[in-house]
Amino acid sequence: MAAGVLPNPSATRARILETATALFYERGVHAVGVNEIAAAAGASKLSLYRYFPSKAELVRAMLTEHSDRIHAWLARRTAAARGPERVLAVFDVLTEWFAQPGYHGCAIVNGVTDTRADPEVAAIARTHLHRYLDLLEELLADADVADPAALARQLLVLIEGASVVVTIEGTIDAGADARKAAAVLVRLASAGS
Amino acid sequence: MAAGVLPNPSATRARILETATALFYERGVHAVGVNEIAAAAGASKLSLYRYFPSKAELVRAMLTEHSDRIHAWLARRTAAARGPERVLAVFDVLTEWFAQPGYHGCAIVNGVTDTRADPEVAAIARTHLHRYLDLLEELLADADVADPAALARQLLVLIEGASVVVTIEGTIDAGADARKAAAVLVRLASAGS
DNA sequence: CTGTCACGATACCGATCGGTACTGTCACCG
DNA sequence: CGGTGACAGTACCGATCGGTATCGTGACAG
Repeated sequence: MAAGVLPNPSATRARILETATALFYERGVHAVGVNEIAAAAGASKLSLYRYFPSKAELVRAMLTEHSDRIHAWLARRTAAARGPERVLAVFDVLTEWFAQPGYHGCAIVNGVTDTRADPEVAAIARTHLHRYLDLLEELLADADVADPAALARQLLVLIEGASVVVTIEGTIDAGADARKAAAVLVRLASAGS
Repeated sequence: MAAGVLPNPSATRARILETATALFYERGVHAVGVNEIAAAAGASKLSLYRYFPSKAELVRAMLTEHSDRIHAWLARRTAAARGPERVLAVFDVLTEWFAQPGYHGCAIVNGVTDTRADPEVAAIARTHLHRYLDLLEELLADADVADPAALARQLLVLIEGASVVVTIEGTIDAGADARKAAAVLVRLASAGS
């Protein structure tokens, strides 16, 4: 990126990105203008357009960085447990995430809905889901289930569904529901092998 | 396309609503203006604002009518089967829905994301999910499972999750994954009673 | 024929959008 | 010291937004 040629990486870029992440998530990509982002970040529009060629590129950078952060956090939080409990730890961490104040859906999924026409955003989201599958497959293989890939896909559906239902219902009940369903599916797959 | 069309009071409103439904779903609430809706519906802005006090009210009317249509369709399509197969018929119908060209997520869920700040839209979406739960509970009670309400909530998570994963992946695989998971959960709940 | 009514078309309003240009002011570095 | 570059602030651009007002027309009632 352009900051690479500079002797000192700028904190301004990070500040703009952080502010944009918060505002876009809170109100949506179309409902937040670049003027507001720059003002809230304590930056000028000139600085914003120095680091991001356009609003669309800012959105893409935001989603990419956010996906990285989520999966790093998820991998770290599930590293402790072992065996079948390790898979269910994913759902525990997710439910904890859903309970955070101001949670209203996965920022990546919301971003796809906000920018329906952007194929690059769609690709970022596909990669995001694929990372979920990679983690789940690894944890399921560790739990010695029969078909890790197939079960991982079912658990992914539970994860994304829980996020949506939690957001619409306004409670975290769906997180517990998804965990219960996952526990049944994992236990059955373990016993079958 | 104005040639020879007879003015019909209720038909104009329905035409605007239908056009708005298609455009909002395709590109998002914020990306479609009232000018475009009126033009595409072959109506004037005056007519649009005669039947809908504001764009926000148009969105709410669109989502309400759409939710009604989805659940009427779902109830009709699942009326044929009996027993446990009747529950799985919901997932068959849903997968069929996901396979429709141009499908990119549930319009209700997308509408909530588009209009994060509108509590009335949020209420419409909650009612929408509640109708899913009512249908699932009825079908599960018909299948004599132990705890229809609890299992219905898990299947709801699968339904919403499948919709999201199908949309992001661009394939209908997640529909089949959700059906498989649902089959396991229902079979286990039936055997347990 | 004449009034009424729903309608499409058009022009318009203030506000805001994404994006650009310009100015002044710091900090750092020779 | 003067020079350089990143920066905030601000004015500005054309376009488009949601929403309102005006006008002309065709269908129908009396």
